Amino acid sequence: MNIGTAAQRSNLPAKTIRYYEDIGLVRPGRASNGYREYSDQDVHLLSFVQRARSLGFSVEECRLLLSLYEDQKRASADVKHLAEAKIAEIDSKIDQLQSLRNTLTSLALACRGDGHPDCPIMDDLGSGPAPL
Amino acid sequence: MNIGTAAQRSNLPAKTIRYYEDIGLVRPGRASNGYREYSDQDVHLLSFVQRARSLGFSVEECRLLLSLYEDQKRASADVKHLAEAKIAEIDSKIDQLQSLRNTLTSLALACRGDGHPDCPIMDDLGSGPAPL
DNA sequence: GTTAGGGCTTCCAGTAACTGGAAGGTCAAT
DNA sequence: ATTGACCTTCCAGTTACTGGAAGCCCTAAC
Repeated sequence: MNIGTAAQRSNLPAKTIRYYEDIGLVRPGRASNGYREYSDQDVHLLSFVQRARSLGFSVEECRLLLSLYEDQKRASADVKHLAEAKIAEIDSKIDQLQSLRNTLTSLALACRGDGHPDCPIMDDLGSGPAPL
Repeated sequence: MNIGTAAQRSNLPAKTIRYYEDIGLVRPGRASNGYREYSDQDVHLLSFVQRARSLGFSVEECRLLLSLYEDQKRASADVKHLAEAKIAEIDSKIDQLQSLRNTLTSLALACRGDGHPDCPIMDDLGSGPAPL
């Protein structure tokens, strides 16, 4: 498929997809007319990157995550360690998101715009779980 | 406290904290010698931004989130809508993280480095929940 | 068959959010 | 008084896009 379709399916702008090719993250084939040709597999990879990027993983971390799939010949111990390290990071992020969610929920419920200057929620703001 | 202490407590580099002042995100006071002076409240705000940024919220989104605290005189409906919209985004991010976690867990368990070219986990890669 | 439209290409410049380094002032301790 | 760690500003560089120009490709309508 062409880049436009891949963009729709992966929920990434075409510009970004071209950029990912430039930096060697997801490399499509080329049709005879010079157009980029994306396979379903490529779209899977792009969607995966889209998700990981929107969750705060850097492009280099995405490259690492993709390597788990693309370099399947690695020793399984390596793969396992990489995956487990990333899972731990993800768990931490989930914790942080839940803490952030609680903060916002309390705010929505407790601070009803009465202009009270010492909103008690402020006290919890910085006390989330240990950062990454 | 000075910027170094604020940096340690908020888990942000001093450089980044200065940058946040430049763009008017968190504005410290100044001591007579010209040093920035951070209050506990400032550190709360910085920690909050650190968390939100590491979870994929943009600086402008952080500015919006901070405004929920700093502009307490807003109509409560506004605050509520903003907070609820952000909570929905957070829920979506949590779903995506859990999906990512499942993918990685399956990978660690199922793909033991046997070099099999059609790892079935690939099929699930792009099928996460609807993105933001 | 040619012309209008949208989609594709490359390239170059700009933005967002930092990040590093130079040049120099401040402060607490030796 | 001087060493060293901290702070200041300023300017340049990096990451990860993002917008726009100039031009090729392809389908579909006239």
